[in-house]
Amino acid sequence: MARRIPLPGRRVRGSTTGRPIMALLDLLGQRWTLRILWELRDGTALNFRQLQERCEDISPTVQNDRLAALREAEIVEHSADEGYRLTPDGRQLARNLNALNAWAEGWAKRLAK
Amino acid sequence: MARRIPLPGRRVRGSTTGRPIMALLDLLGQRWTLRILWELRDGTALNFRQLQERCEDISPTVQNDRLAALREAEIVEHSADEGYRLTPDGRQLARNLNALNAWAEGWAKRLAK
DNA sequence: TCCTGCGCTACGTTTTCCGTAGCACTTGAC
DNA sequence: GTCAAGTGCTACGGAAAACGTAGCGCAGGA
Repeated sequence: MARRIPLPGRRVRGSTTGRPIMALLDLLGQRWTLRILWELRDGTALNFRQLQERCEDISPTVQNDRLAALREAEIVEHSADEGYRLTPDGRQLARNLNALNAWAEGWAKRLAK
Repeated sequence: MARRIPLPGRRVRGSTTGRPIMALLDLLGQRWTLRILWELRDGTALNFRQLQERCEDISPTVQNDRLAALREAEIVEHSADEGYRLTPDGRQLARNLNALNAWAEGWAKRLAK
């Protein structure tokens, strides 16, 4: 099943201190987590299968694990009628992804040369 | 051995389009990549073993894989006498980690309640 | 009752990651 | 020379994470 969810204050992979940033890096460093945040970044709600489509070939097992972790971390919330969406906290976090996107565009240009 | 390195323009996990952000999310979503960037974020150089210590319990196999990918992506560079450090591009990217750190502090406080 | 769509789970296989040991090389002291 | 210490890095067997496919259980509507 899902592994131990990295949350601040807990012992996480690579750090015994429980420092929040370590928990966050551990959480984001799991495959698909960043991608899920990316797909939800603008605050719109997607149901399980819509999200699955957006992520092209994520397996439902992993998707469910990640969603459980993100809900536990209060980054994503779920409502029966609307689906999954970012919490206000989550939206704040996801703003950083736009910065990453901008960076990635420049990165691609530089590497292409 | 090391898997296919995610770079812009390539087909990466979860995206056939080669969009730069997808390559970046794939790269950063590998375990330890974010942590390595975190440890190098201020621009100082660390040699292989120093970096290994900072990352507490990373295995050298994975560390080497990640460093190879980051060098390929021109995010990290290596000099024989100084060790591993961020490129100017890499430093730009790593700025986002400081934002993440700030977010994580607030996150921890909110979750603690 | 049957169909559709929902969130999600089962389970066998593949990929990734890990832990430990230690190699090959260079530098510097003796 | 040769020894020790430090460098980057690799080998390899085992453990954990991720995958792919199928489909369950439930709810709502026709």
